[in-house]
Amino acid sequence: MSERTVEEYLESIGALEERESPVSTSSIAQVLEVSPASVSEMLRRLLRKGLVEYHPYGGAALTEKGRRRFLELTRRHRLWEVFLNRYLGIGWEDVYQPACSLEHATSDLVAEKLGKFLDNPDVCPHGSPIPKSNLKRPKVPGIPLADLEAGQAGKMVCVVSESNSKFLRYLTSLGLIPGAKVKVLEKASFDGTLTIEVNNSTKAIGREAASLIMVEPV
Amino acid sequence: MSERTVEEYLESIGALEERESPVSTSSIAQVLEVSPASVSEMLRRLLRKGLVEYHPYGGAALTEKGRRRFLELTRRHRLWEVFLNRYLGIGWEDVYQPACSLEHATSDLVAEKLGKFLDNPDVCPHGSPIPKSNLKRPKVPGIPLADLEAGQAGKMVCVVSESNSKFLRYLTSLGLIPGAKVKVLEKASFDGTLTIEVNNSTKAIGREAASLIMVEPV
DNA sequence: CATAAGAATAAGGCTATCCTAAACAATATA
DNA sequence: TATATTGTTTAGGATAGCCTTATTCTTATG
Repeated sequence: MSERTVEEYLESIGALEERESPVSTSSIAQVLEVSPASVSEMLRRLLRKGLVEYHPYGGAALTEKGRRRFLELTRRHRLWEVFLNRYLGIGWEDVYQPACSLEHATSDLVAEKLGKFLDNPDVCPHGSPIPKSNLKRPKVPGIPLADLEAGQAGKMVCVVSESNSKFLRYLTSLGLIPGAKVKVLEKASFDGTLTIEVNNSTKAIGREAASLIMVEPV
Repeated sequence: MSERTVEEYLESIGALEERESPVSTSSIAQVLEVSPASVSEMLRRLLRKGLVEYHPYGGAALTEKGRRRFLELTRRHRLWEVFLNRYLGIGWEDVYQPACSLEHATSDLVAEKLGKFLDNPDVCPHGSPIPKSNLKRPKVPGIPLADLEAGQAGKMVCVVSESNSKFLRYLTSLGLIPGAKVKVLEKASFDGTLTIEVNNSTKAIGREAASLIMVEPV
């Protein structure tokens, strides 16, 4: 069983657990772009390896062992994102894919040294928390921008769709990057589209997009 | 066909071509630690892909296309070695393996930015030349230490067995690192064992080992 | 030049991962 | 509650890459 493949399954499951628990076969299939049948098969393998709990028709959940692997992978992924962004000058829109490849090629030693070199940062360029070597799942801070009411303001913390570089480029064009101050001027009653103020200019952003942006209310 | 596997074959063939041309099935099998039969099979696949020339029973040689891929991989490998050594503080004995993994996970963009970040170095921590983006195979400079005569001195340029960390540790203990000045005091007529002077102290080194160390005669 | 030794390939098999199509389970609806 | 819809698993099959064993080719030697 290729280590790489296993890791990709663990990552999907771990990420999906934030929203759905246990995680359904079809969600995993969609994220990994494989057939549901392949996922069923793989879940049985991961079960045998003690990485997930799994009951046919009952979805999957990471075991302690699986979760540990997942967090370590997330840590490596985000450390590489920091490196790519901070030292190689690659934009936050484009660091996800390369980090995805690099994380699977990172030994314990390199992960540790890389962490030290970067001064063990707390967040990746998208603002998402970087798990510590101590294995606790960090919680995604803040609430969705879409949940602010008209008149409320907040500070952007992170974005939770870091793999979508088109989306990130769009956010950049709006000035919506981690740390940015944003105020909701209006919410459309029809579909929730937001009128916001960023950098002293007024912009519009759809409900869908706004629900992927986490802010700290001010 | 996994990209990774293809790349590993190309690398073995490219490296072996320095000493043997065309490259025999069994040499590749030995380097990759797979059976000769598997190599035969793979060579047919690489042939179809236009990456090697290959005639059954006649060995293999990289095509222009194959050579380009090989040089690019070598470049990435050695750039990562420089990074691991210079920025993460990993010793030259230990940079080979991690670089081996990372090189296959490196996109064109990352390779280019990494090169710039490192200031496009000319050599890796083992002293081996780093191919330029312009695709010419760099010549390994110098001659084997084992070829110096008694009384001759030289400056160490590089080592050509960079994957053997035990060997590298041994060289470190002798003070034999790239740039070191070394003088041959005596060569045993029996088996060529050398008595050398490095850093004002006298050491012994076997013929085999000494043939892997390249020096520039002074 | 015949043959033995060594190298390479062919034949046949194994496993991991994926697929499609068909069967089956769970859920929502009438 | 019966049934339609949706989601999941099973069955059967493909391919990549590896293996072992048996055969074939090349080459070196008597």
